[in-house]
Amino acid sequence: MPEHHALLAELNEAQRAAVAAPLAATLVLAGAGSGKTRVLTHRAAWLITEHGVSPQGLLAVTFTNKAAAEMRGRIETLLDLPGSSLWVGTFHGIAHRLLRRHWREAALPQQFQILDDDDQQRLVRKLIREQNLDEQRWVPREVQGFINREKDEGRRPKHLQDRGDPTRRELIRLYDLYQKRCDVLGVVDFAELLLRCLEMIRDQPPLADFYRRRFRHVLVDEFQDTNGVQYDWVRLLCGSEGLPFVVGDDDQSIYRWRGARVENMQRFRKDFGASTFKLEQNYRSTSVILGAANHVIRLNDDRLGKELWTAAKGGEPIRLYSAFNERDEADFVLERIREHARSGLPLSAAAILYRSNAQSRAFEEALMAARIPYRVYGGLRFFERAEIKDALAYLRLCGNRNDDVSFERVVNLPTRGIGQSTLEHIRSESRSLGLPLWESAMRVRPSLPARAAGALGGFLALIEKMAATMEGKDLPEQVRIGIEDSGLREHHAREKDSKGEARVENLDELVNAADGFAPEGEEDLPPLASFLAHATLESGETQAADGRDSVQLMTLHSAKGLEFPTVFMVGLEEGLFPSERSVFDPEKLPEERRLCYVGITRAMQRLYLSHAESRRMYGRTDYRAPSRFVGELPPELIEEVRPRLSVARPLYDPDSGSSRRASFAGSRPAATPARPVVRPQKGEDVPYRLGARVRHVKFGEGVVIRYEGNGENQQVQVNFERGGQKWLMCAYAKLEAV
DNA sequence: AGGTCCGCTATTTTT
DNA sequence: TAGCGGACCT
Repeated sequence: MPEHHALLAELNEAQRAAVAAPLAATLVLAGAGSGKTRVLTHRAAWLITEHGVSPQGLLAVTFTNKAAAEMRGRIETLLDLPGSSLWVGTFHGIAHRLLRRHWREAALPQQFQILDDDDQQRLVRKLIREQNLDEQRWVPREVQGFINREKDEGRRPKHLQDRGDPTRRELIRLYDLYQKRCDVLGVVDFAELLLRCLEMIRDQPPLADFYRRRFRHVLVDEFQDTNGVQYDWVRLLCGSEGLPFVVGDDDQSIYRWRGARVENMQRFRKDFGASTFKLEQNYRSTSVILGAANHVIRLNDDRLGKELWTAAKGGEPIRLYSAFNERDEADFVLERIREHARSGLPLSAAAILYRSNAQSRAFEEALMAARIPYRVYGGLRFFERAEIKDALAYLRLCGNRNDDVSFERVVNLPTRGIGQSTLEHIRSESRSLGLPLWESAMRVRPSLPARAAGALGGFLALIEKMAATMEGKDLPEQVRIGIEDSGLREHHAREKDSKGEARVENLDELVNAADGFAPEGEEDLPPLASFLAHATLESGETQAADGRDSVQLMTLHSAKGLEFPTVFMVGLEEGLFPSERSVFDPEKLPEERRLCYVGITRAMQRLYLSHAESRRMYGRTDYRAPSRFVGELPPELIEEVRPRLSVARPLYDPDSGSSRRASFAGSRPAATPARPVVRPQKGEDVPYRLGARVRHVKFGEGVVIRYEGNGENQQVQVNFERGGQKWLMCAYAKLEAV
């Protein structure tokens, strides 16, 4: 009993109710900063201590490796069970583990390997080319998207109908070809891990029976992010006896575009007759920040309904800065960061959050110039770097000669005289006989011109020899062999530019990574195969933390789940955030708003918002109106920060047709969705103000909503009453002010 | 085989 | 603006 008291004692009432909920399907609606991980981990501990559930009877699933590691650590601490054999992992990690364990039942080769996003795209592209399809029409990325979307919803080609649509018919055919090819090659993509695992268990009652009996308690984090297959997988594992406990927040659903289905929360309630608990007390932010967050998110319909509150009162107002351009915006942020540093806060207490990665640049430049350390999240991760993937391709080929993706990747890297025509021979052989490239290469080699035959033979022999040399060696040594004997290391060492140096360092780092790698899981997989799977499934950090205290830069998406004492939400402009592609789509806009909610709720003490009136991006200057989200905030919580010197600046005044002097003071009421005033820079002329009514000879009357560029290239976008939105060249379209 | 030039494109991202 | 892929040249 004392354990229970201890477990429940540190919780608030709502948390306690959820943790100690009866043994039945349970949904916890957990607001941002309300202690959801805490509830999940305590529930796990509660089940074990109070209900005598064996740690092996528990399955805890998350989306990211980081979340999984954290959850495992916290459960182990609660139970004082370090290094326990708890099944805590990501959906993909657990599916992978099950497939390794039951590779025969899954009809996979024992040495099956995992394709990451990039590998998958290459394979799709290869297939499209083989089919002599036009890559402009059949964009590999889009075909890949189609395949993954269908897989994410559990659909195989045989389930799909073309409905008389020839495009769709072709996509279905490509999906079919793609999957057959994967099966021949013994490779599995991310979506396949999940779907294959689902089908395996579903179609083999003894397996389903076994795992249902074993995992009576399935705990799922971030349930709003589950896709169709993940939902079905949870349902399958639970059967009618299982007791799922899932936690999520519909207001933080920001991944619909990649297959997440918020509806799964509702569905879960219905399918399982789950009881619902709400966690609404927030321990993170000031009441000012929560007030703003609540106010914004209330504008969305179809919420499950939840309102955050905090015991803390007051807080600093939210500060809004209207920047002149993106550099001014960066300077503003920089100054605030300096202030905070001066007041003794660590740099890592501040985060700059933006909608799209391209926005990081201005901040990086400003921080760099000011010599303030910063860290940018996102971008290529360690195991995704080209040189690392090349090295891994050699290693994969040593383990599985059928891996065509790897074969193509390194067959002529470093260059060894295997040209396009040789490769075409191999490919056409492979195509006509349906064989992997490796085997096709062996078959066509004798019929090739002597030189090509020699080069190809050299490659085939190299791989065989590398594989033989690796035999019996330990993992780091095997990796070292892969890097050295392949010639990759030397290849990069000989590169002229400094990039080669960095690549060599990365390759050496790969050996270190192998050295520090501890294979987990009881599956008797060779360490190399295990390492390769690890590399794909857990592709590592974007940037190794260099230990310096630094400002954090990341997208709003990657900030989910994190918190910072000071948050800068920047680039709050229509067309940027909400993004252009969402603005006119009533389906997408609520998700942008949720993203805004996620951003606001990252802030603990201070929240700064900013927008720029002109922004250079993609080599052009855009003038955008302040984001509607700014206008959706409660005005009384906002304090407008004026430019440092509220020096008079020329303001464009369309009525007088010339510039006049005006001060910022009082020029704009706080938090009005902003009738933007655009101030022309030197050498720019702005013919129509945003929001101005104009008439066009052909399209009639409309409103100027945006413009781009300047000089002769200047264009305006006008929303016409009849005819919708049009981009017009200012120089030609004779627009008349109304 | 390696370099160079041209044209295209450009949210959000984990596994 | 920048990064990529493809075509073309040496």
